[in-house]
Amino acid sequence: MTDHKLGHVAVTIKEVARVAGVSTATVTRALSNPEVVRPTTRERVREVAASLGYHPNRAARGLITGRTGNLGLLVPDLANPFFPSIVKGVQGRAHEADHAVFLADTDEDPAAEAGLVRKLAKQVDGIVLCSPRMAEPELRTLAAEVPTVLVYRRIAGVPSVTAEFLDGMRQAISHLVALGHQRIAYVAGPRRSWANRERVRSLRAVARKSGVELCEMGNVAPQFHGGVSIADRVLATEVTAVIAYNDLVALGLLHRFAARGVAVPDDLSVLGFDDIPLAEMVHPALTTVALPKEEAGQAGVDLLLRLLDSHQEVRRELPTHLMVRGSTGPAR
Amino acid sequence: MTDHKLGHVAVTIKEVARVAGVSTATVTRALSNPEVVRPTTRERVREVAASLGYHPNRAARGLITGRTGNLGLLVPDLANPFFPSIVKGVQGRAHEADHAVFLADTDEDPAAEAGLVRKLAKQVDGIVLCSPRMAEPELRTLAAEVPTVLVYRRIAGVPSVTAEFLDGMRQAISHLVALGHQRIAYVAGPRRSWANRERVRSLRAVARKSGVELCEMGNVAPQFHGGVSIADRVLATEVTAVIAYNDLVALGLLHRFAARGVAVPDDLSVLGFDDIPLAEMVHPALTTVALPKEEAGQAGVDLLLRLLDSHQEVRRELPTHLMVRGSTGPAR
DNA sequence: ATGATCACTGTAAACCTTTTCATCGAGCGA
DNA sequence: TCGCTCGATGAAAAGGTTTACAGTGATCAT
Repeated sequence: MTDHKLGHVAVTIKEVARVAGVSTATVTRALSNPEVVRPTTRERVREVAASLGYHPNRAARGLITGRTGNLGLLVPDLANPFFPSIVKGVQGRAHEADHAVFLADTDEDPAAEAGLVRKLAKQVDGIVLCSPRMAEPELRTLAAEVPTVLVYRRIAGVPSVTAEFLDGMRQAISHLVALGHQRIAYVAGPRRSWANRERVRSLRAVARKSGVELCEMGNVAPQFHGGVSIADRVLATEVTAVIAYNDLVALGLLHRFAARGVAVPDDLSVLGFDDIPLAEMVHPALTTVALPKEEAGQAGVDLLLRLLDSHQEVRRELPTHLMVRGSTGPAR
Repeated sequence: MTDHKLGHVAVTIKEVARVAGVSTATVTRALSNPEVVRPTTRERVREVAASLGYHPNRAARGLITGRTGNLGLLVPDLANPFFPSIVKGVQGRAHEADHAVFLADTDEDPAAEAGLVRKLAKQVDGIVLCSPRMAEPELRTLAAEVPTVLVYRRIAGVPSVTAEFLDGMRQAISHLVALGHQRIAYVAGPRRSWANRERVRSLRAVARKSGVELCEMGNVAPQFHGGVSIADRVLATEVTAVIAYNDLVALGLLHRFAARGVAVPDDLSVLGFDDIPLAEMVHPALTTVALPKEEAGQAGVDLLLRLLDSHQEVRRELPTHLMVRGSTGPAR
């Protein structure tokens, strides 16, 4: 931007215009609206610009276009290993589209989210929002103020990226049924979480169809300690398999089961959701329903850019895949 | 920024000036240079600004001041659980200072880093750089072009935040020696990594002093699979304890040891570095040297802001702590 | 030959803020 | 009372880009 230590100043459009022997208007056109300028002129300008190392000043451009070239990305908790992959996806696609990404982390505090979004809003063209918990009306208000794409949340009238939970659940249950499991526990995540509601809904539907007996267990924090805290209650039931709200919870279960001397999968099968990197690092490795993460981030950016320049409101639903690993086995 | 769906336009400084009955110059002064305007005027202006919901347009401000109010943050791999905490620290402190954070992830590709930094540089006032691998001269060049603070890397003449590796290593070795270990393996990380070189250096110094026999083992990728891949070679040596380059590598070791039926810590003690969240999620939980992460991020921002407005080049070295968990025990 | 159309390019205004410089009146010492 | 200084404020320029509008010369149909 400014000269830091050396005395070299940024080259402006005027300089390019002077060297190329044209007006600044032609320079800007040659660079961002190439088809309206004569090929020979266009090339000359572009060469001069390149040789001088010219890059338009984003502040000046933003001042007049009203666009910043920046996107916002809000995630509830970067420490939750589910999110870094989403961030990477957003990053990558945004850079391809020559946009930079502002990242904000709400520390799992839905109350802080709206404020943060509004703060971010002033500096970005649009926002990719991962907000499993924020109340629906508030979300809707927000989406009306700032161009927004939801990731892993669906609301009527707001573009969104989600995954095929129902199909994922179907794969999970089929897998367990094939292994002979008939009584299955589900450890629920946060009550207000959209993802949890979705999972419960698909789980019930699938369970009913396949005739397995479902044992739903109280809501826990979507984290490792959530799983740890409910593990003993799971053991007190008569199930042969347990599906956790997500992988972190599943890992918490695994941890506590190991401490209690319960063999997985011999005594009990454990199945997670998300497929975070840790899932295959533990022993036994965790069988889990993989949700697209990087792809979801990319899709979020795609949808946002589309929303920005053609006001299209689209939704996308990405496929899920069951990853069979060591934590599930034949029913006892 | 612009009106999204409703037709409300952003309120400008002119509007505030008109309503408050002063010139725009006075408005800007009242808000960002309060001591030069008469108290009564100042308050009137501030009230009007607040009631109108005025916020200075950052692009316009940036155009004239040359500052963007943004910071850049570059990390090698967000999927490595060491970094999200750093990001959180940077985030938090930056927001307190009313700066937004551009995040970029280099996907562990040191070659891409310089380019990314330069790209980022145009949109930020300064950069917090986590670059364990980039060559020193290149890093120095970069730091001369853009105000930069290094995190977990130290180079003469560039502000940096690091941790007391030597002391951490001392704690680790004392712990192992107290448990009766005399032959200890070290699984090295990437050869070009500054952190690895630092660890080797301190390890050798401490080992010599305490008379333990050191068995250094080849360089592995600083990831889970790195640990997995070298585990068998560790078993082939006659050590009773192994220190891994970082927690991920340690977890890889643990994983493979479990598969081979080697009991940890009974047959072999394992010690990591970093203290990532996973360290206490596995069974047995990992004993590790905890490095400050969130604090490092905060310190990085502090140093950067100081560098920006008073050209002070400072370095800071944060304390480390040994976290004793289940993976270390008495020597066999 | 004339007017219309077209492709291309230039001029100047506009975006919003900060900052320099000038102005004005009040207070003060002489 | 005069001349100065000082505090408070306003007018206007500056920052770099984009874009609406105007202008140019060439081509084409009449």
